[in-house]
Amino acid sequence: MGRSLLRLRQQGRRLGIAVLFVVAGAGLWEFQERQHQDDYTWMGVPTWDGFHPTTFHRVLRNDGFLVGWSDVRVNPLWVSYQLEAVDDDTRIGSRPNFQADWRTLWPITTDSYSGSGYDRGHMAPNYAIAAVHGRSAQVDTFLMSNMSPQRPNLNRQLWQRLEQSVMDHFAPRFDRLQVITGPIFPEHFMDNVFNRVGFVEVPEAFYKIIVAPHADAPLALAFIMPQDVRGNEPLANYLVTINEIEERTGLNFFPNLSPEIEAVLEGELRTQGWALEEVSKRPGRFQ
DNA sequence: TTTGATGT
Repeated sequence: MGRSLLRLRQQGRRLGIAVLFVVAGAGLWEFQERQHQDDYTWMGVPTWDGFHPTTFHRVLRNDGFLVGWSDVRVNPLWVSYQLEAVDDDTRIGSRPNFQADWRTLWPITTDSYSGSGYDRGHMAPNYAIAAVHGRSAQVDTFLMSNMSPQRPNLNRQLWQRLEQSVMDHFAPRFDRLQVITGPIFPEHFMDNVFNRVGFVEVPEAFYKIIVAPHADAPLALAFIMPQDVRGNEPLANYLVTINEIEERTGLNFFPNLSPEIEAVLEGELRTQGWALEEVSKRPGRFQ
């Protein structure tokens, strides 16, 4: 009787130590994952308030960028990456092939979009990521988890012009840029729930937030561009505040910002410092 | 087709 009690106590102690290791290990992993994500993203990765199935997501780590993946929308709700001007882009290789991403769990294959009338629209862009972060990062931008259905006129013209302006015009003006971009869906989930390319829900618009992260006086430009565009519109037509994007996505961008700086950066539409007018009407490459 | 993607 006494011996079995002793053995039980020993087993209990071993179990306790094992649990301690698991908890400590999980905590360490969580801490390092957070650390890694924060290293990638100025002022914290996007968060959401409360429990909403449509904003719930998990973070996929790639070379050069992070993806906030939603298994409900079957879309990247956001991608986040940093850019800087580069001297030499001649080392960039040819366009890699699109490839399925098993981490999404959903079977999104490279031909899921075929015949749908929608392009496989990059969220983290091929050119900028390749130029700044190298070949393996470029390959990652062709994962299907980085795609969202875009109308050709948007993807190949208006959106392309915006991405080209980010890399060729905005990046050289600042040391570093933080970019967050992603889709916007109709307000009521059920209205759009069957509007899909394969399993992938079709957005009604896309946003892009570009921040020049100076410590005390960061600058930001933000855009919302709808699917239905001709493609040759001035970029400036689509300027919005970050608050508007937060309202339409349900996400909270840059959660680590102090309330005072956040109020100005996210609530006010300020274009000083970006010289947007120099590129707003610049034609695209592919028209 | 050198910053976009499709379909032949």
